[in-house]
Amino acid sequence: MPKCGLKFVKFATWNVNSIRARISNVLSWLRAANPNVVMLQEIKVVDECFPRLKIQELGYQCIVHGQKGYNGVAILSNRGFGDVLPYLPGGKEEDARYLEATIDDVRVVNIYLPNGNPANSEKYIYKLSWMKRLKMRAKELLIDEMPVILGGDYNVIPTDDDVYDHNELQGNAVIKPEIRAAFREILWLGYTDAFRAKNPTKHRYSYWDYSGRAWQNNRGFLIDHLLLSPQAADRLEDAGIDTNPRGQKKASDHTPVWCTLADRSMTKIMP
DNA sequence: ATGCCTCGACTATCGAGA
Repeated sequence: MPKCGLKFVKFATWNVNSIRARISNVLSWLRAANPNVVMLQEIKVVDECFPRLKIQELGYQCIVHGQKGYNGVAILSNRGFGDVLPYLPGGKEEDARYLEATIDDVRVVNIYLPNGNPANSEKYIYKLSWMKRLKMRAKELLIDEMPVILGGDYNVIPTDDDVYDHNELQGNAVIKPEIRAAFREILWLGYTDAFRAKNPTKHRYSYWDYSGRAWQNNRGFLIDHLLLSPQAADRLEDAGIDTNPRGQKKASDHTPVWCTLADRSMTKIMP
């Protein structure tokens, strides 16, 4: 691995909506975008059936926390892994929605936050309690002042500027004030939304429904986020949304959100 | 109003997604 001479490390999050249905899309995007670390959600497959070999051929190692049929998360890295934690602490694990590992000196947290619809159901209660647990973990991760990147499909539209028409989604669990407040509670711990820090333009989306020609009409939401701890935010170089995969054949309904952080070697330079 | 598509589990429909 060429660790010397690499100025920036590129991180991305992508809900692929089945890794088996999406493998060719994922491989071509890895070749085109050349990320170093990728957080995948909704792989919808057990660990044993994750297509590791095809991904390894492109130089990535994989860690997988899968589940049959639904959910499931994985992290790809061309810089190795350490200290893998496959469960969100602080409660009973009901689905495969969480995977944490150290890559270089960065703690990478991959989440697939419960959708929570319909609101005022058990699923909604589950979403709220999951967010409370995530906040506790996010706070805990700040203690040792290591760079942390908390990425994934949050199923939260942070503001009315992050959706094509907030009125159409009134009452939806991705937009409810209580859910937005729970998301902000994590931000207020000291996390920075990487995309928002670098892109003031409103109405930029990471998800477009399959139905109703939502992609063609740009009726989308921004629900995939990369949150950076202060030590990670110090190293933020750029961030964006790569909309190309959403326009491909057999696309996922989500598209990758990415950011680049200064490599560890750059921060070692003393004045 | 939720399902205008898509997926996986199954083999004919159906739950889930957001």
